[in-house]
Amino acid sequence: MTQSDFVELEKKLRDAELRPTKQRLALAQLLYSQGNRHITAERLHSEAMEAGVAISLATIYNNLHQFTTAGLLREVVVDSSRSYFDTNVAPHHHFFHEEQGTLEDIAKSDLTVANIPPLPEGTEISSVDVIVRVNSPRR
Amino acid sequence: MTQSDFVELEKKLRDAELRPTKQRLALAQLLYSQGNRHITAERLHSEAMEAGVAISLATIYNNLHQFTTAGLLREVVVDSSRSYFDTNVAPHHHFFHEEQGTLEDIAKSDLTVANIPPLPEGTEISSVDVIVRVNSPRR
DNA sequence: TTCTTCTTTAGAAGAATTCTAATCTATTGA
DNA sequence: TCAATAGATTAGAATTCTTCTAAAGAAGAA
Repeated sequence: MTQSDFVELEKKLRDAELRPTKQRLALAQLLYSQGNRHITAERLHSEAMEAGVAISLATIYNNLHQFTTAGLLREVVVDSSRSYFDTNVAPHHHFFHEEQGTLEDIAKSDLTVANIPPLPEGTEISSVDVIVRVNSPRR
Repeated sequence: MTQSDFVELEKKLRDAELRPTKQRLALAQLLYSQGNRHITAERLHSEAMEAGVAISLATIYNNLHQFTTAGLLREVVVDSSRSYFDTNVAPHHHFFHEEQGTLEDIAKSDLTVANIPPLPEGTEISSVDVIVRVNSPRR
């Protein structure tokens, strides 16, 4: 991690009112230093271990949620057995590879959702999520 | 359950190559005798109990999956901590009330999804799921 | 510093789901 | 009708993912 990366990530955390602890900086680096990512808690934990930073699983979960609440991450619900966190927090949609359990972004501008019917009485939209589930047919 | 209901449900199970056992008939009745439903395993278990039919939770899960594989149910993924099963197996979308954890159908014809980008190489669409998450703002 | 608040952690606990292997039931066909 | 057998159900254990607990450690303010 270069000096400027460090400063940038530290600012990102401070702006979100999260103390830039060793663990948070390590996680922020894994999450934000390689383009948009979609990652599970377990996977992030492994990556931290591999990177030589010992972080407990509880801390991974704590921080994934804190990052999400702070708007630094967004949770994507595609699999009822596991949570995925997306580093792209702008509104957008996803391809989900059913066999591999991997996600790919679909830019909001690339896909149109129109004619949403009248909302149920007394409600407002929190988000509109489109998941295009794909698989690789065996031939 | 009237005689004709029974015959109808039994046929539904037989057509799916599932033996019409006491438990399956009871579940089928709870699921299909009151319009479209969105239900969790726990909830279906409670309803069976209340209806006076003792069915183990393992059987509930076994059957929800078998029904799903047979095309009699469809699983809807909206909450990473729980699975919902939908008795409406035609393609359609959903409103999800975040506070209540309840689902409401949106007919496929009522909502338009257009301009899906080119699929990832070598894949084909399994389904396109739109979830409109709504909540009731406190005023 | 030093006090306060926030953070991390190991391990226990919890919740949803799946597994196991024993028992039971439906179906088949002699 | 009645085995034989393939399939279904079950209690409870086990698994998996996630959250909680409460104690120890680190960061920020004065």
